[in-house]
Amino acid sequence: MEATGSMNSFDHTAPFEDSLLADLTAPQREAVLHTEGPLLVLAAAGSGKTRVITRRIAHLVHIGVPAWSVLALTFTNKASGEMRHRVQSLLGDGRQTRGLTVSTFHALCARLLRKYAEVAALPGLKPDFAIYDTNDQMSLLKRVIADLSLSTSNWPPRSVLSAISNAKNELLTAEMFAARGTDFYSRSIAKIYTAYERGLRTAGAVDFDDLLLLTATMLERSSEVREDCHRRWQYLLIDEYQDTNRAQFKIASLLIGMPESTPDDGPLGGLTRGPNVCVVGDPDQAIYGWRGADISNILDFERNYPGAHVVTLGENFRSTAPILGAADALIRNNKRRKHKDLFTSRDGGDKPVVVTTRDEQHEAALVTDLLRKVRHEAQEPIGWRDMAVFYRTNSLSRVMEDALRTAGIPYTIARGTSFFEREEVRNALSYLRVVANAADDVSLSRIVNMPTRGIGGTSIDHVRAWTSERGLPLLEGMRHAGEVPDISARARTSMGAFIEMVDHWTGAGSFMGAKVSSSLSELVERVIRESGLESHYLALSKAGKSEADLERPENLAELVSSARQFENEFDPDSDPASFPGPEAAAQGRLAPVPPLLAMLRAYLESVALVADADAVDPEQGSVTLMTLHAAKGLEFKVVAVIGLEEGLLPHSRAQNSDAELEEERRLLFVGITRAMEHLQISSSRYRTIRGVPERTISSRFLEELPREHVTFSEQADPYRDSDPFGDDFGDDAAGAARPSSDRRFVSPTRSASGVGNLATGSRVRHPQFGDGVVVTVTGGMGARATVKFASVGTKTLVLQYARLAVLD
DNA sequence: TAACAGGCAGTTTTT
DNA sequence: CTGCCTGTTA
Repeated sequence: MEATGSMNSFDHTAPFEDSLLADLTAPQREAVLHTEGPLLVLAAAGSGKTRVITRRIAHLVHIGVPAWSVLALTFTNKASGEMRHRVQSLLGDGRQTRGLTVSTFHALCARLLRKYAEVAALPGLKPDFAIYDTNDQMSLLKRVIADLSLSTSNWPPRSVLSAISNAKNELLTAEMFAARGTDFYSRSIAKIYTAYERGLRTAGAVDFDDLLLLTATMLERSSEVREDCHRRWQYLLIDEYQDTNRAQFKIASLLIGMPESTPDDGPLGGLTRGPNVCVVGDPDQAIYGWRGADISNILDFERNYPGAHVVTLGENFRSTAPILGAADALIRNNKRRKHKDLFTSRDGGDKPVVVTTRDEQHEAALVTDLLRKVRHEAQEPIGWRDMAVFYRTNSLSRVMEDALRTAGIPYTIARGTSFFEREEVRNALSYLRVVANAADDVSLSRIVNMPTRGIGGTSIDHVRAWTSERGLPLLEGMRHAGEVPDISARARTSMGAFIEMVDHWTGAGSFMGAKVSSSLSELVERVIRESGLESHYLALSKAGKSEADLERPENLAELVSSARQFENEFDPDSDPASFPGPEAAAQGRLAPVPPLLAMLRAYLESVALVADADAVDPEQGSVTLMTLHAAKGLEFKVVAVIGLEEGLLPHSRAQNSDAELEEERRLLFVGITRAMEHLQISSSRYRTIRGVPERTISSRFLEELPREHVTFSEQADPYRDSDPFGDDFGDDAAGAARPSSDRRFVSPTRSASGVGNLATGSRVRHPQFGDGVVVTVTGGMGARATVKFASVGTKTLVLQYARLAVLD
């Protein structure tokens, strides 16, 4: 109503426009109507963000902006799917949305790279690259580390991978990384990084991070590509901007035509108004810093885009006042943020409750009590589907599951093992990847002896030695098994049979001829059957050892039908590589590809870029259990957050810096703001961690919740609370950054070798490592301590064996 | 080559 | 208490 002031830049008052704006608040409207120049929308939790974004796109199209010149980027397929869907339903499914690009960052990058790889001449990158996921990355990395004769215990693939990933997110190529590191550690990482890159390229593959890094590089180097993109996209919109990393920032800058800029240059050149870039996000919900997301991108938006308009959406349409009050009070403890006044018109409502329980069983019981109570007592009955339990780590789900099961409450766990991650599905896909790309050594290694066919590790090692000398793919080596030395006759025969099988599928690489499958689904089916996977998993499921085994044959069948579905919906015209825009450069430069192979590649790409097939939507009547990370973007009438203890939330691995600590706080903030009506937060006095019951310290975040909005309830037995018997409970789960007044001691009866009073913060001396400070202690049998030594860094020691002397 | 036992480490995970 | 990796044995 009052928003007319900001509406005067144009004078559309058609009925359609009215309906686009009618039910919006003034700030929401402002965000929708600000179309030209940079715009930052700070969208608080539950403030109607998606609505604003979709209306804004619809509005752009309505005032005459061609849909094909609008590019909307999201992080998840779910978000892009929803956005596309909602825009379409606003505009009708007609021509209006033709060419509108709504995509994830990664999918966009994949399409740009495929289209322009040859134009931009990126070294070693072929347009038909495969996309490696974390699993593939790990396999490759292990190989690389072994090839460099480094040990995987000194160089754990997981941490090396995260170092490489961080580097890529920061736009550091292997060469740059090598150039800047001088110490032993980073020089070694650089070596591994370089070899890893070489491995990827020779396998004709890129990893997820490469999609971003290579796209940024390509856009930077090739003015041709850049200009193509500029001609195509005039309006850029980025969702969840607080989660962008440096590479994504760079890509956005280059796409939108910030002249020759890098993030460091700050202000852009002589543009009068600045680019039409709209970013939407909430710094208070930035929870992916550990994955390279850089909260500075959103905090510094106004500095990077001078003249940016800022709209704050602070009104919350989700939660009751006390819940919002608790969330607000908590998040105010963060320093690095942009404050937003959070408010709601939903007055009244129950206060959130903070309970302290005896142990995790007790905690779980109180959660089930809450769920049952709320279900029956509410004036409007609340269904199980409107309830959720959140926790910091997946390991906390187990006790909760037990309690729900015994209470007879239906639940579903939203967890990572999605369809395409299952072992049997991954194996089938690896076969298909070998079919699509004979150079894919990682996929080949995975399945060459799966099911076992007498081609063991040593034989493969011999072939690998032979091929790496000649720069050939592994599969080529197997083809020439006769020339490879030291291979047993049996293995040689098996390899011959394997090659014959693959050639059968690919028509010896031609993908044509009578013996080749006529359709994708037929190919998938054949591969599963003829590879022996089908009978292998059938036998396994007959044996009926585990629950998972029973499902595997079904999952393989499911894969076939997913291929069939893809095939039916596949529309070559909407192929990512074709632009409906006004340009046609670079089109038709690629060599013609057999249709089946093209289809297979498109299918494999879609599979690689779609992580969770079983999306996290609250299903038919069951309570949802999930991590706090997974909860982002969802809402439930009833929410319980469990495990509010030092070491758990904030997590013990996230207490090294204020930045990490603030992210932990945001995690709780996200959890709280999911709740619409009822919220219970709990901590437990004792918790069994890895089989050892441990005394806990309640989370510092609980003290930050305001008494006026929150009810505190002590449910732990008072007499057990004081723990006068010196029961054999070990030390706390946490400790690290806790003030020294909160030190907890390992009980003397449990500690070995005379380190009875070892506490976090103690200074100790080790016969070999010298002096150090105790960072964490775990009690019980085989008690361990993490000690930070001045000379050799942090080590975890088993107290029984490490002859530690306490210094003070 | 393949099955098995023992040792060791152990957040979160949009693509 | 788990799951994963390594090294051993049949």
